[in-house]
Amino acid sequence: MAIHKKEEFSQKEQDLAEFAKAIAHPARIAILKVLAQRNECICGEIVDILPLAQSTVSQHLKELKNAGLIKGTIDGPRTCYCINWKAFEKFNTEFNLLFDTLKVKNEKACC
Amino acid sequence: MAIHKKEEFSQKEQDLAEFAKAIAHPARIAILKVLAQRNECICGEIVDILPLAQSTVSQHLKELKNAGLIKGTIDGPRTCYCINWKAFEKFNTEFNLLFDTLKVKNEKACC
DNA sequence: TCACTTAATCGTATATTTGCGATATAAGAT
DNA sequence: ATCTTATATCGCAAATATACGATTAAGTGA
Repeated sequence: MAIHKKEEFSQKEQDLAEFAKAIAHPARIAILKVLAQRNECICGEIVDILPLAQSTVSQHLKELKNAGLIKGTIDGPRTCYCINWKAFEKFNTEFNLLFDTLKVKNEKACC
Repeated sequence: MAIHKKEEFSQKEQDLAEFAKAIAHPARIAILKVLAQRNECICGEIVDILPLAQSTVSQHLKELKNAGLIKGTIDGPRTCYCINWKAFEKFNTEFNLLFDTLKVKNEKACC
């Protein structure tokens, strides 16, 4: 691969791609669903629900946190996670914007 | 890694993750934008626009095609690509559904 | 037929992701 | 102080993704 070419694209394209990557794994989508459903913060419960080892779940949580989609605060011996609604809303909007942009020239398929 | 764990999640989660992966690279987002903008089918023009080698672009096109997001038809010595609006619309809907699902318990952040 | 053009595929190198067990860390309980 | 519980991190292995040059395949035109 030698060189990373990703930097040569626009910042918006990079950001959207980053976000897409964050949710590009069923485990991470499942985690988001659990967090949204329970509303309250959760921690090791996710490990019980998902078919993955504790260390693997921890890693997925870290990636979601790095993407800014979730927040984690330490609560005694455990960590309490929840969705970062502000960032989430932003990405939701950005995504719809991309979809809308793509749909400007509406459906005049050529082939 | 030994075993793939992705199969253990729901089909919907897998499908959404697949779609997210398809657009999880700035080059592929850029390709979709070009295809939408020109409306008409394009082929090697994408290679001229993107900062990538022909073989790399071809590979990205293949991935988008595998994800069902674009269609490619052979037109003489060249290949004509365009967005598969039907599949695209479906994924757009699915995505908004995911967002809505997550937002059911509205923004009652706990931490 | 023989070049030329266009695009797909192959082979290869490297980077990243995914997954797990083992180990560390840190707070609470005894 | 020590044990227990909950998480994070480390180290490793395997799988995927990214990127490119070289080659192949297939259509066009001379």
